[in-house]
Amino acid sequence: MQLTPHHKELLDKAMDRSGQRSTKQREHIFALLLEKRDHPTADEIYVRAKSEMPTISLATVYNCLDALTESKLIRQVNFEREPTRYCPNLKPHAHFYCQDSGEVIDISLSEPAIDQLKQALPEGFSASHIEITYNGKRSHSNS
Amino acid sequence: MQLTPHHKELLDKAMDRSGQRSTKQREHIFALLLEKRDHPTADEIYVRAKSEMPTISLATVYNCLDALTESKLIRQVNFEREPTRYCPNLKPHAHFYCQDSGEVIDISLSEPAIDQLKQALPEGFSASHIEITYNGKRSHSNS
DNA sequence: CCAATAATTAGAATTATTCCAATTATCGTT
DNA sequence: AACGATAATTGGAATAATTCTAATTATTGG
Repeated sequence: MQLTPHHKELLDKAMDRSGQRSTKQREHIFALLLEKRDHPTADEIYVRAKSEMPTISLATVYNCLDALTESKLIRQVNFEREPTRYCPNLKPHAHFYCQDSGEVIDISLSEPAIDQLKQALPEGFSASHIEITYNGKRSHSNS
Repeated sequence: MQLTPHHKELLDKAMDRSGQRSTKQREHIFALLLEKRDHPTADEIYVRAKSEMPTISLATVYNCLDALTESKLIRQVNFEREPTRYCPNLKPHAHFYCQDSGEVIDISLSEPAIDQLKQALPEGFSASHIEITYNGKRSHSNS
């Protein structure tokens, strides 16, 4: 697994901008997240990372995830009393947590919807980030 | 600290409805949450609870919070990699997390705003609950 | 290539939450 | 009011997620 030149440049620039270094561990973790976008936890990422990079440590996984988060290349996703998950989707979107399957699905959001939420804030509040999570079920309309 | 008759009845009915028992520990925790609505963590609630009920255990605090959550008298509030907080505000609302002070503020939401979010869900998804959290700062316009 | 500094590593430590088994309280029925 | 069934409480141990630490290694700019 390998970052495309485009993503490699994205990473390098983002790291540079946020005063951090681009390392092969960070590249690897970023590539993993882009490859399988299933909102894995740090531990799941650790397991995946080890298959190609057996000496990587869990502390490094956390460090890489923090670095990527800080440089805004990925987002953290939180559900009630569950380990944090990570998401490389940079478009404005919400998350749907399926109570049956446990899967997490990206829900793209329109600008108007986000604007309306921003306007719900009273005077004097300014939000740098809005996190939206749905909890519910999917109706699988299978026969 | 004491539940009003109204809230006592609310608690009893909610416990009954959800097949759980109304105990003095649950009353106490519920009263604490209603009294100081600052979104405390389980541990903070434990500390507060002990001053009036010194023998209460942390496990009971968790159990009470779970019971209250299940009966829909309170809500859990989660922020990135932070302990879960608890909120007795039953009106539809979001939470604003102030990055400077760490305080959590309820933001009331209009029906149209919530409807618009529900409509953002694709076919086949139905949400029982939508969680909205703002991260940002408050501008204190003091002279 | 060197020096400065940041990142990685492995493991220990901490924090939040859950589990467990024994005791106690609650509730519906007498 | 007492009884029995069952749920809740308790304290402590166990687990899970994340953070910290100190030594080693890698990256960057000069």
